[in-house]
Amino acid sequence: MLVETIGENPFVTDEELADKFAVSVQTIRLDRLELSIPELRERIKSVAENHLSDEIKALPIDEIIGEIIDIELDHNAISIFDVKHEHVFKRNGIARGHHLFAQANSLAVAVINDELALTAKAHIHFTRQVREHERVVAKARVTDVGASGRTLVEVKSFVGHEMVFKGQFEMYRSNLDEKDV
Amino acid sequence: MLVETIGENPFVTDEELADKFAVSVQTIRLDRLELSIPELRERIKSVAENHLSDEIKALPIDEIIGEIIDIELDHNAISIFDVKHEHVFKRNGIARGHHLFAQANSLAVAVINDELALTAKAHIHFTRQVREHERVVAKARVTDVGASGRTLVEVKSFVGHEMVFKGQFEMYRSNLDEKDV
DNA sequence: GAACTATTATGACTAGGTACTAATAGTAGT
DNA sequence: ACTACTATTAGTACCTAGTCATAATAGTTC
Repeated sequence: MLVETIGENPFVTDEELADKFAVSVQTIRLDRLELSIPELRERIKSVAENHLSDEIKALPIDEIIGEIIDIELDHNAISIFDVKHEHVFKRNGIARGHHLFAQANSLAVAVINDELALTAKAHIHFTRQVREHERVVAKARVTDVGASGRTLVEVKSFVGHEMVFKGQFEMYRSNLDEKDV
Repeated sequence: MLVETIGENPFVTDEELADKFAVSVQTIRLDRLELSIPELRERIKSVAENHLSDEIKALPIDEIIGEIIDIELDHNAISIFDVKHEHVFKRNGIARGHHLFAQANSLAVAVINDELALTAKAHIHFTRQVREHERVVAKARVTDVGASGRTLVEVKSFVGHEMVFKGQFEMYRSNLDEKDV
């Protein structure tokens, strides 16, 4: 009951809990100790800390969105991305497009064997909605390593066997033509 | 300096501030009083409270990357996005494409006068690199409200007078054809 | 030299605790 | 009935990060 009550409202003090359960404050404290529930201030602090990291969650700091599980430079790469609560529209639980794009785009950047690859153009297509808790597997394939400093990458993303996203990425690569980067 | 420092890190104590500015703790307290800056615990609490009310203020405005400064539903919209350290490649300070895409994409979603708009397809073009500390102004224009449940939105993003991004977005809208959403 | 401000110090008090010790009540095992 | 054990309660000392009020000191301005 303590875990549940504090879970619902982390801002409740021991005194209020003692009142609610008609026991002494000391009992609440001993029970919190036993259940490893931190004190009010620590609870509030950790809520606040999670909040501050939200802005980072909006689009992560990592260079790559999703986790790369296989890569062969200049040929192909695969990454997985688990759609969580913070990635979806709150009203309907559908993943926001830019997260799928971010996964595909960062995979396209990663697959290119270059210190510095940048996206020049992209044609993308969201073929099916993705929902919270689904796992998106993105597969990137380099289709053309042009001599002009452009490389074409095709990315297809799947949930299970269903394609949810398809994109053609035209990438700059720096070591061939510095000026274009 | 106090306002700025605490703005950057609300978790800092008076003692740490006193250390930082080489003054006494009392001076920090008097200055906080004068500036109406609440004490550490109140600051943390209000951060945590905002966090918890997140789901309540799940209005579309929150789902947008960048800040909307003008909007006329079904016609046009403008948002600004300040490129910060966490948005750029560490090696060269160039903004990662998916942030520009996210700004444009969420603006395209916002400009549509519909409870639920989703991106179906997009053709995008990164026309110039964007660097840290630059301010990107995205301008969305609805070019065609199709009867088929599709709406076309053109987004152009600028840093100063220079276009840095251009995209054509084909959007679904739910209230016309629920099945397609 | 008086007036004023900024800074610092000091003491009393607060909320919401931790950590420890101790007393009491009730239950279970033998 | 006696012992062992647990749950609950109480009380004390202490902690952090403050508030509030008062007072002393130092430096500047009129």
